[in-house]
Amino acid sequence: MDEYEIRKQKIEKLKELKINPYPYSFLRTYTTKEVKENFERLTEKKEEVKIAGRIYLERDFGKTKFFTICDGYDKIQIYFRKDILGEKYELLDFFDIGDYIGVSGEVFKTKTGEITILVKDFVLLSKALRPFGEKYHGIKDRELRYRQRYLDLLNNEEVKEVFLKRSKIVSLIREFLTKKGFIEVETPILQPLYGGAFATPFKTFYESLNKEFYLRISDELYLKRLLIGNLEKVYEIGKDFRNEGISRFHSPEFTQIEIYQAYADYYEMMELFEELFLFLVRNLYNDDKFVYGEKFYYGEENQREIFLRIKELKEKGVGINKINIYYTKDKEKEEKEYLSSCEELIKFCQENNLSYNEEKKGERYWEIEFLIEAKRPFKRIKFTESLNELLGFDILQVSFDVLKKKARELAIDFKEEITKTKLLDKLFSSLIQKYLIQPTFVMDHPKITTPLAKPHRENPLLCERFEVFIGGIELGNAFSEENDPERQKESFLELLKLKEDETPLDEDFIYALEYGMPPSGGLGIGIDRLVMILTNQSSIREVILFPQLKEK
RNA sequence: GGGUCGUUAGCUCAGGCUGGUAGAGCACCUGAUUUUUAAUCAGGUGGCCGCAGGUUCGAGUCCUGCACGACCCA
Repeated sequence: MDEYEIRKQKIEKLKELKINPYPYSFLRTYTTKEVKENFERLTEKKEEVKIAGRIYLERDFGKTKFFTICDGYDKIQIYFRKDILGEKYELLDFFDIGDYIGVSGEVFKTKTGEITILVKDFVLLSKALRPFGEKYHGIKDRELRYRQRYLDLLNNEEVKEVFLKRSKIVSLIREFLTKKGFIEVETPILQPLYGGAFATPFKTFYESLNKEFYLRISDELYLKRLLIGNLEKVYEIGKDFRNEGISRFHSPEFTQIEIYQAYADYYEMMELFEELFLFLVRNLYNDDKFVYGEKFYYGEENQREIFLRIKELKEKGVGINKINIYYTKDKEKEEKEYLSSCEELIKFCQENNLSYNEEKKGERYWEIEFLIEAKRPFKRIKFTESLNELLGFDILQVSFDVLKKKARELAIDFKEEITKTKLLDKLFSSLIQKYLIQPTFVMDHPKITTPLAKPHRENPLLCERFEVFIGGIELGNAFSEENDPERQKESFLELLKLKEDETPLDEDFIYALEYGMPPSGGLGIGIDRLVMILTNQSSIREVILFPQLKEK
C-alpha cells in the first residue's frame, strides 16, 4: 500500500473518531516568527501561545515527539509529551509530514538552545494526502518546480525569497511613482487593433462584439490617449502578450510598466529611470551596489564558453568582481571530471589575476560575478556612433547591401529576408549589448527603427530614444514621444510600405493625436527582467510563478 | 527551427563507456527510544529504468524515432 492510501485510511479513522480532518479555522495568537521575536516576554509571563503551520519534520522518541512546523513566515520546533497530553498523545499517530496543525502551549528553550513550544493542546487543521518533497535536497527537477510551483515554494527557501523580492520591487515602484505624483491607470488588454511595438499578437474572438480581438502587445497607444486627456503623469503595470519565441529572456506573457509624463523629453525619462533604479537598489540592498552574475552550467560546451567570455570581457575593460565555482558535494566527493575542469578554471583565474571563490551549492555551475553600481549618472552611449565605430562606416549612409555584407564578414547569422531594422538590432546585440554590464543608456537610434519617437532635434535621421541595459540585458525603452499627428501617420505608413513592420494603422489613435498631445516622455520597463537582475536569476522562468510549459 | 545534455522508487541520485537477477540516501511501514533537530538503532515495503520500435539468446545499458525539460544558437 502506498503512502497516499495510508494517509487516506488515516482520514477514515479520524472520521470514525469524530475528528474533522478539514476544520474551518484556527485562531492563532502569534506567527512562528513573532514567537521567536518575542521569546523573552513570552517566557517571562509564561503566556500560552497559539500557532499554526505545516509539519516539516518529525522526530519520535516513543513517549515524546518533536515536530518542526512552518508557517508563511518562519519555522519553529514544537514538543509533545505523553505525560502532558495523556490519551490525546496517541492521535499524533495520524499526523504526517505536510499536514497543517494548530497548537497551543508554552514557549521555552531546549538544552541545545532552540526556541520550542511545549504543546498543551493541538488540533489537526488540514490533512495532506501526498508528501511534499525531501527534507534535505528539496526538489530540484526544473520541470517539477515550474509545473508544481507550490512544491518549489515549500521546499526551496531561495525560491520563496525571489518571489517575495519580486513583490517588494513592484510595490516599491508604486511607492516611488506615487511620491512623484504619478497615477496608476488600467487600459484595455483586449484590443480591436494592436500597436505600440513590433510584435506578433495573440488573437482572440470577442463574442458579444462579433469581432476578432488582440491581446495587447503594449499599453502605449492607450496611455497616450490619457496624455491627450490632460492626465499628465500616468503609469500602468500589467501583462503584455507577444506571440513569439520563448527563451531565457523572453516570456510571451510578460509584465511591463509603462510610464508617461507630460512636458518631459527623453532626458528627463533617463533621470527618472536612474532615480527609480537607485531607489530600488537602496531599498533592497541597503547599498548602492549589488551582485549579479552570468552563469555557466556544467556541460562541455558551457565549460569552454566561460574562458572566451572572460577574455572578451577583459578586452573590453568590463570589470569582473570574481569567479564563483559551485560544487554539489564536498569538494573531495565531487565528480572527478567536473573537479578537473574546475582546476583548469582556477588555474586560468590565477593566470589572469582574477579572484575566485569555491562553494558548495545545490548545482554545479560557474559564475562570472559583477558588482553592479547604481551610481548616477549612468553611462550614456549613442547607438549609431558606437556601431559606426566598430563597423568602420556610417550606418545611416551606407546601403542595406553593404550592411548585410559587413554583417556576414562578422559571422553574424541572419536570414536573407531580414529587415534593416532587425539587422541593425542584431549587429548591436552581438557587438555591443553583451558588454553593457554596468547600467548604460543607449541613445539616438536611427529614426526608421522607431516610428513612435520624435525625430532627433539635431539630426532628423535619428530619433530621441534610449534603451537601458544592465547586466547585458535590455531592461527598458523610452522616447520623446511623437505628438505631430501628420508625421506620426507618415512614419507608420512608411514602415508598412517598406514592409519593416505589419502593425495595422491605428486611425483612431492618429485622430486622437489631432486633438493635441503635450510634448511628453514615455518609458517602458520589463518587470520580469528587472527582477532577474535584482535577484541574480539567469532565466525569466525563475521570476515568473507559473511559466507556461508544454502539456505533457 | 538546429545543436548539446538530461528523463531510473514519492524526492535526491548511482548504475550506462564494457549488455547477464534493479541500487543507495531520504520519505513510507513494523519495533526500540522522555531534550531531538538532516535524531539514532534494528527489520521491511516500494520500479512499465520517459514512450514506441530495432539489434541481440538476453537491453536500464547499444541503435532509430517521438514526447517533455535544460542550455546554446536561429
